[in-house]
Amino acid sequence: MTTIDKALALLACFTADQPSQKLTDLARQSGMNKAGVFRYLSGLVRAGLLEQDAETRRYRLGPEVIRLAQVRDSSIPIRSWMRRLLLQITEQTGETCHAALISQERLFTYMVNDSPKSLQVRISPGMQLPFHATASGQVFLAFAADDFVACQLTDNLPAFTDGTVTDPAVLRSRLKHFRKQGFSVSEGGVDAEVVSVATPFFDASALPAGTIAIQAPAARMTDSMTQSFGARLCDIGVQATHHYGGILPADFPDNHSAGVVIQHHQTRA
Amino acid sequence: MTTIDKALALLACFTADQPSQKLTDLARQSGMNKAGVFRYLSGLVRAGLLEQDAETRRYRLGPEVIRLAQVRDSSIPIRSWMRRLLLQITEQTGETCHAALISQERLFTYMVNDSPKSLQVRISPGMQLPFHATASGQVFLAFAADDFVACQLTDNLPAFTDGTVTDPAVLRSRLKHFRKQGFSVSEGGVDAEVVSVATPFFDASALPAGTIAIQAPAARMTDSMTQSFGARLCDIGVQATHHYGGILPADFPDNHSAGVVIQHHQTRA
DNA sequence: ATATTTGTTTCATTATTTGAAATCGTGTTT
DNA sequence: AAACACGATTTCAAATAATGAAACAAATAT
Repeated sequence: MTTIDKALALLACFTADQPSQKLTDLARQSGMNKAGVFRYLSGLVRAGLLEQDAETRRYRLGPEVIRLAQVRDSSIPIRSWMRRLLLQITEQTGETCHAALISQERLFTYMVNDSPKSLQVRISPGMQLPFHATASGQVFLAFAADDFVACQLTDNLPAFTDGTVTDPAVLRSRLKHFRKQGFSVSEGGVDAEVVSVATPFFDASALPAGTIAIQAPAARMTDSMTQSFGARLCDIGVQATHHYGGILPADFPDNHSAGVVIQHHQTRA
Repeated sequence: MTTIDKALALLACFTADQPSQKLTDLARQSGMNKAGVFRYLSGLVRAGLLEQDAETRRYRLGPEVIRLAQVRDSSIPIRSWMRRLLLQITEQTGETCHAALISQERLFTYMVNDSPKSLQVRISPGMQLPFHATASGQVFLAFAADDFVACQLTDNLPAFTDGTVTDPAVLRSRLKHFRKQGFSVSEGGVDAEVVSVATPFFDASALPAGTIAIQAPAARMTDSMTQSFGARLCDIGVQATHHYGGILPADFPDNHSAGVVIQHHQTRA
């Protein structure tokens, strides 16, 4: 492990749940020497990736991460088309939806579009989504590489509610089903009384790059609605894949948007 | 210079103008050995801060910078209130406006709100703003620390148009004026036929953290309009400073928003 | 006032970085 | 088809920076 790896590993400690951290905690979390962590943090501060609160001495992410995100978005402008797709979903369904992206083997919410309804599901951007307990995470795994799935579906998965499925065998059989239908449905995985429907979008290797999901109160959802939402999401996922410059896996169900697909066959012929 | 500094220095090479880079170019730009740059880049890729295009082998910023930006925004949510302020400006003035932030001694556009008018000034987020040639940069310098100004106002400043002021002495006298009135006005500094008005907002040390600016075609601007825009911007800058958790420098003109200031005196008494 | 925790610095030892040159891989020219 | 050119990787002994226990300083709790 190089010095750079050790220094940058500290960045992964900053999450939506823990946006600012003390030196001592970072040293403990990372299992590294306090003096070394201090030197690494100093370097990250010099680069602007972190900044240190003058009075509390706590570290938090710095302004340079904002600049970098802007630059990334100027070359790979996910933000603009994703916003459009999410608006479209909420318009069609009336429910809260969000997009999540994968980074460093972690799935995190990237953008949220709230339902106009008064009873709505609240999500905030930047949160990490557990693979086993969310519709997004599950549909991601359904299309992910086998070894990645193996790393995620370990024994001793945490349960967030009584309804959280933690048995790897049960989860694997669900993934198979989700892959076949192109979207996942999950009820009460993290929050009870919440139903989620999710579909992935893909990168240039036909591996999932992120997910798009709808979340609604269980009270107003029916089976036929989840199926209809899923079909719509698949359409959106296909569009997102194209915008992203990715390709669909061969077995991704395309029957939802027959018109579009026919057009593609024609242009290819 | 530590290994970490050298590795992270490479991140600064990624700008809105050059969002993706070749190894060789990065080695030349940074003045470092090609082998070392390769090792640094590999580390940055492992951390997800960069990713390498599979076919062109070029490096670009990775998904982790997006996650980090989300996390930063979840603890210091500039995005939401800045959007509201910019919408307010365009509503009041009908012109394009933007916010810029400082990072690593560079000022970059953070958020843009386009004018609804058909003839509008176009700016894109993530661009670096030269200090000497933009209204934002100038008003930033007007309130910045002396040694910072000294570093920026060197001889041989580049001219972008015939109207770009490059004489440090002339610029310094303008900064003095801008500081007194709380906002800057610049015409044709980067693009001819464009008038900009800008004001800073401040951090907890009363140093400028960024700027808010209006940009309009010179054709439809008058002196009284720029003055009125400047006064409005100062109000907005004061609000931004409060949202940011910063404090105003003692000499920041507060006559524009007398009501608000009186209220503050009352609450403090 | 004293103890305790947390952040920062020191310094001899040790492991990592370093960079010139060789190699690999790909695309282009003769 | 062979030679060439170009940029990306890998190698390896020499050089240098990282390491971490312990000391220190500063702030906080008792």
